[in-house]
Amino acid sequence: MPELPEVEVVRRGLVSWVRGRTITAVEVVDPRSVRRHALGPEDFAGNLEGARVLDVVRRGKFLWLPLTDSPADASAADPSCDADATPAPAVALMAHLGMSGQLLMQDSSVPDEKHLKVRLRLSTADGMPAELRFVDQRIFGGLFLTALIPTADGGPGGLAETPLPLIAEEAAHIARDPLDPCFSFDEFYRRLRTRRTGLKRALLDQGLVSGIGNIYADEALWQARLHFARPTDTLRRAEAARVLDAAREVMTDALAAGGTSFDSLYVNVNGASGYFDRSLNAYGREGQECRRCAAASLVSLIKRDQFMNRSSYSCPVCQPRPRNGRW
DNA sequence: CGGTCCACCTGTCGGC
DNA sequence: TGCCGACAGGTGGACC
Repeated sequence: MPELPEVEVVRRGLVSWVRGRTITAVEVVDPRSVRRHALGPEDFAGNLEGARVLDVVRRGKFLWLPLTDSPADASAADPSCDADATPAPAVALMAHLGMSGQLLMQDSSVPDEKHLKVRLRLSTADGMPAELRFVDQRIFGGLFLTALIPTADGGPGGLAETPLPLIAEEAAHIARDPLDPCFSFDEFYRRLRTRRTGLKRALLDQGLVSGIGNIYADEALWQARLHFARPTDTLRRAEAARVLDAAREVMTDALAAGGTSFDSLYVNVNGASGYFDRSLNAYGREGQECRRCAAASLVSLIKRDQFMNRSSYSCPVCQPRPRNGRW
């Protein structure tokens, strides 16, 4: 379910349950979910046991838990965007949810989920569930240990409560997301103009701007009235700002909607609830009336195209692809 | 080097 | 009923 808002909902939910607790036992139920840990499941488990969780940090759709011995203890870290810190090496438990991953806080008495892949037992804490479970149907996501390294752009940001001057090695290539206070539109636009590709492809490129997936890309394009195949090197500054603002708006709304489902014991990553069904204007609406055109007394139906081997939804009237090749 | 394609997985749904 | 293909919110590495 996870694009930026869903991952951020998970991060926010997780932090109050796991920060400061120690991982006492690790059970890798399906080794495929830790395949990105090159040294194998035993090494993964052995190195986690006894580690204390210091925080939950996000960059784009990547989520990680800095562990004991990380200089992250300096929680009064300056949230500046400058990179001038020289922190010591440290490790983190990295999580990516892929297409279907969930991180759930559960009591030990709760029966194993059908697709339970990894179980982390945590030190006892008053009123808190004993287990952090990684559940994943399609196994595109996973857990692994990674080094925390100094970063060129001032740390994870991404709405983390304590931005660290370190970033997980495996997320170092990920750009900041549009909701990140340190996100630079100027840099985004400069890099966008040098690309020779289609706009949606660029929006989905996590190295250019992070957090946007197939749903929010289509929604942002619809709201900005731009076509998914629009060549990036023809985009005017105002158009780029429009689509970025749209992405920011739709993801902010989704975040607000998702936050309410997260006040219980578990991280409910059921992104299909509430928001999506009601608020989407393009994604998944093939054959239905474009709401904007309908409001203008026009009739047009949302169409679906194959783009990048996945579906793209758009309105042929208000997001036109010009025939003469001029944008 | 940047852009594009495809493998990686399980499950569900609609058509025949 | 069952088989089969299409499709599903992502990513990295192989390939040009």
